[in-house]
Amino acid sequence: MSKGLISRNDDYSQWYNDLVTKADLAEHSAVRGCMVIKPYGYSIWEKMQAALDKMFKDTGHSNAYFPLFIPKSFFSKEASHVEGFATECAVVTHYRLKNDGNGNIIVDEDAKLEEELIVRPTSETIIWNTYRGWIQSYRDLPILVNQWANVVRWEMRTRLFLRTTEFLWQEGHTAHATAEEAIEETERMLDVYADFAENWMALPVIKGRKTATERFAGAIDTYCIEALMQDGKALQAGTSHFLGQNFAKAFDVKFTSKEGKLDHVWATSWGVSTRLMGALIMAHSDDSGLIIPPKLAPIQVVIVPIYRSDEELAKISEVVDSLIAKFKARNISVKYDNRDTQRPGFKFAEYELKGVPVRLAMGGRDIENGTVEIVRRDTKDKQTISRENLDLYVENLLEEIQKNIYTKALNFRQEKTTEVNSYEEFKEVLDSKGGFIYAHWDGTPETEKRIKDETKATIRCVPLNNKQETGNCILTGNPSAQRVIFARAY
RNA sequence: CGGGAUGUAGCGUAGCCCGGUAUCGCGCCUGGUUUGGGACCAGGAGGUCGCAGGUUCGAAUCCUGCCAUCCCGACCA
Repeated sequence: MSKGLISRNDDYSQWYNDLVTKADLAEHSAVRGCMVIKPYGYSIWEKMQAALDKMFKDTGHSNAYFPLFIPKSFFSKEASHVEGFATECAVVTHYRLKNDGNGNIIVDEDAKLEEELIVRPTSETIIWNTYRGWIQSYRDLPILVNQWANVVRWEMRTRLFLRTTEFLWQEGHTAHATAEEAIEETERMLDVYADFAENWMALPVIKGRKTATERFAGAIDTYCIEALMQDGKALQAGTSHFLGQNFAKAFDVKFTSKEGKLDHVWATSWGVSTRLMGALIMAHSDDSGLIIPPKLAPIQVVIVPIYRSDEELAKISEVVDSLIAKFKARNISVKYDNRDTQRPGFKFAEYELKGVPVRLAMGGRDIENGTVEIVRRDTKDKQTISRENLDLYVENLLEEIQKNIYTKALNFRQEKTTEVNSYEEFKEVLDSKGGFIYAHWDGTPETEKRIKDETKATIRCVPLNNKQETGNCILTGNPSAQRVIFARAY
């Protein structure tokens, strides 16, 4: 492993790729477009999962699991759904291999499946086919189910965490008796995502609705949270869909209401994926490495001993052991790195690369003086402080770091948010500054497409509770009732 | 799938034009000295030169085909 990272300013894209691999989060696998999530990276994902899972359960949802394979015919039942996913499906056509006699393993053509199976790109179809059997009466509703799973989308170009062929995610699929209730659920889960992004990932997001063109295949309405990365590009961090009765109709899922009326069920689906890892990395990290918000850091505090002899190490370890006990009592995850195979400077650099929020260093001087050197990763501030009440101090510091990372990201987003009133200005800002651009749009897909073709900027969302303000579309000059957010996006 | 590039030790590379079995750095192993910001010295191990053919006395090098990866497009609920 070579030292250091390329600077974000020199090559943001390479900085990101190097960071992911050097910080031991993930690496490319032998399979095109698929990554290996390494233990350190996976432990961050596990922290995300745990927090989200609790939030889902607190809002009344239960986990279940549906098959990886979906019969091809299921896909064609919802017209826009199949259209949206058809071009990126992995298809299982055979179920057996054989030896061709020359020592080569080949597909056994005799073992062709009667009906091909699609490796799920998302599970609406298999789930709604299942729900048909679960729902007869309004008494069976709502169904509030979440699934943690892997999905496969055969994308042409992939990037670690941001877009991989196979990725991990959760997908919630709920069934309701009324449209109002389903919309309420859609919005509730969007709020959960926004809450998670802001309070756990320290990532400020904008809640909004997608335009018709950007909508999920099969949805009536797609809500999203949009975040801004340090290179000025937007990243969709989560989506929540109001599916109306589309899937209920496609899979013939009906229920009898209290009034004895037969009606199709109303649906939602919502998901976040390992893409959040990409968002986390890109939003906060710097040229020295990752900056992980304390709430998601697998290791919150690392302690590095500095010693000249075994006797000195023994003395330091004794003090450290009592510190560790105090940290653990406060639920602070702490690692004591007493490896004698690496020198302190190496360890400092390594934990900076890995984004550990707080680093303590303790040497002979500290033992004598009752002090410790403490460095926070977000600002790199270094000071020597008393060990008196260190656990409390660190607990408060972790909270402060969490807040500071959020504030920094929020300030960045504000700096990178611009209102423009002409197409010229729009293009100028897009190229010079990037970020979120609030502009008037005439509401037509044609205008949206032309802007996208000409500038690569897309409408990220129409913000919820958007300020209503009459104006003229930056491209066509046609009247507009509100500004929407444009950005170049991942 | 179009345009461009690249495949040499775990990683990054030199050599290729002008054929003679491979260079350097990091990492790894051993010993010693070190340890408050990525240590130093000495010794050592590690290579189907992407794969398959061809030309040749001889191929990392030349030729043909294939495969893979990266960048730019197209694609991306």
